[in-house]
Formats: sequence, structure tokens, C-alpha cells
Amino acid sequence: MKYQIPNIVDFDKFVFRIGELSRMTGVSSRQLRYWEQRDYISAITRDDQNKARVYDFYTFLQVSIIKKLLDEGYRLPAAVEKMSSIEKELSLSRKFFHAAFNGVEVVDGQVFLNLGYFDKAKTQILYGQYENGQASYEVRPANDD
DNA sequence: TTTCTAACA
DNA sequence: TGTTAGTA
Repeated sequence: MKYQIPNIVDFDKFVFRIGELSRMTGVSSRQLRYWEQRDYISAITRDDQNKARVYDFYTFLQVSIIKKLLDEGYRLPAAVEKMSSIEKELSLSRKFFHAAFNGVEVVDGQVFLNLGYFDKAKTQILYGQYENGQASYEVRPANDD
């Protein structure tokens, strides 16, 4: 009764040119080129030197984070450094949730996230629920079909 | 139309 | 960083 999130979203296929990335993030194309020159960000490897830059989804995230930090008052070098640590935290979070998430189950009309076994003996399962912006948890026996 | 580099403001 | 020039 559980399912996996369909792996139909391939983020590697989300690619943007400089004008698009600029409009998406509010960072000027001039800034994007400058940041690349300073090695703060990088575009997908270009064959020719004079061809249009192509940015991937992860660069979009990086630029978005840097932009937010700049708006908060960080100066560019500091913003880049902090973005780097935020990026690592995000990566860890993604890996954690990917490993923890075991599908969705509906009980009595309520939707629960199966977050895997709660104990090493595998007799209990941790369920998470999201409601009104709040996360809550329940531990229930594993064989509660 | 968009992007590129280079250069000046 | 913004802008502009002259291209591809």
C-alpha cells in the first residue's frame, strides 16, 4: 500500500540561459558573468568560448541563495561563503528525507508520511503528519494493517 | 532576440 | 555594477 515518489523529475534537465536565470533570480546578467569570473558560480561547460552560457538547476539554487543573502546585507564574498555552507545543509537534508521517506499512507481519511521504523527491532513505525503548517508525529506498531 | 567580450563610466 | 558597442 505504499509507493515511491515517481522519479519523473530530472533536475539535470532544468537548464537556463543567462537571461532566464537573471529574470528568475533578480541578479543581472552582468553580475552573473562577474560572479563566474570570480569563480563564485559556474556555468555548464561550454564547448566554444563564445557560445551562450548554460546554467543548471543547482546553480539556480546557488544564485538564489546568494541573492537573498546580498539583500540581507551580506557582501558578495561573505554571501558566497555562507551559500556554500547552506548548500551543504540542504544536501544533507535532501539525503536525509530521501532516505527517511517511505511513502504516504491514509488512515481514517488522514494522510500520514511513513518515516520508517522507529526502533531497531522494527516493531514500530514513525509517522509524520502535516497540518496547518505544523508537523506532528506518531509511533504505531508496524503490523497495523 | 539574445548573448558574447571588452572597455569605459 | 551598469551600459554600450559590434558580433555571431
